[in-house]
Amino acid sequence: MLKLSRLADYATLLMCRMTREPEAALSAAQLAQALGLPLPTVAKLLKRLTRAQLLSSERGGNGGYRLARSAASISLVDVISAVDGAPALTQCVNTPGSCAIELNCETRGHWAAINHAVSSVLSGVSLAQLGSARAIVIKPPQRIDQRKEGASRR
Amino acid sequence: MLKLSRLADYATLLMCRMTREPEAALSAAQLAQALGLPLPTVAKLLKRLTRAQLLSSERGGNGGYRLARSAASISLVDVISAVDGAPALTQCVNTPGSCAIELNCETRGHWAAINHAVSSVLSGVSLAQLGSARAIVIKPPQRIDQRKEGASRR
DNA sequence: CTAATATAGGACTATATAAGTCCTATATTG
DNA sequence: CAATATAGGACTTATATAGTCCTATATTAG
Repeated sequence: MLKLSRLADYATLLMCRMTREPEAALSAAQLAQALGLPLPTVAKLLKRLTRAQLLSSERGGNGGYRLARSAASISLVDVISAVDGAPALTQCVNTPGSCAIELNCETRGHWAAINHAVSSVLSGVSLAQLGSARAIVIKPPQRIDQRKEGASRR
Repeated sequence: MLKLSRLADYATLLMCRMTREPEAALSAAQLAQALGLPLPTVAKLLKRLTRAQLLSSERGGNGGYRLARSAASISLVDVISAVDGAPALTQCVNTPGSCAIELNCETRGHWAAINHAVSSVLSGVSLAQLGSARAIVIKPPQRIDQRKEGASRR
């Protein structure tokens, strides 16, 4: 169905929430409370996001997490990758050798391009946009063209 | 990780293989054999693809499956949707009411646009392209822009 | 210096979803 | 009418994901 993992989904909510208070050090408990999500899960996500350097953390009393850089410079693909690893529509994109028919697969070469196009869409959306009330508008024909053989449908 | 389901992956291989003999009625057994995939799984996929009207089928001796229309007019999103349902990065895109915080979620309105952009990429790739040796070229900046027009959500 | 608080990292368990298999019914061909 | 092939759905199994918990470490306040 091509969906985000639940954790990745939560992570975007978490990051969006933090975008609203970029200066404050928010604890895992505060965030779990604010979003109505289970604390252990939120804590796990915050650790992964910190590890990926999207958040910075401080220990001890008054400690917590905050955005490591501006919300405009953090994209959806950053968040998703931090939580679940980089998008890979097919195994062969990031893990060569994982498919039995890889060697004589006609389609293999194309998947890298397709995967890249999908990632591009997600890297084009920043936390700042996601948290804004303004509509995100897709630059129209979001096309993948085949050289030479025009035959693009539509 | 944002990956295709294994079945969707198999389905693209299956469809690609059929693209090479669009006229022939290929049986489930023949296709399973040709691709080195388990027969029951291939049979299941063929049934779903037929149900979605991407393939036409004939029963009885000399029966089998063939593309219901030209390979150029069948896109990846068609195949994926037939097997797994339409792409829905977040639950709320296709199944409103499934998220507890839906009502006051800031990001909800944006996901429909993002989902649409991703789907567009996949609908821009046809079976004909996927089976061709020619490179699929992504039209460069695959961007999502923020425009100042009124918030469409809410 | 000690107690309290908070994150870091990883191991472990449970669960939901996907994948795979199988059974029965129906249609077509020779 | 026998053989072959798809149609549909129920069922089982496997796997990946999600969730939980434990121990270690760092920081702050008193």
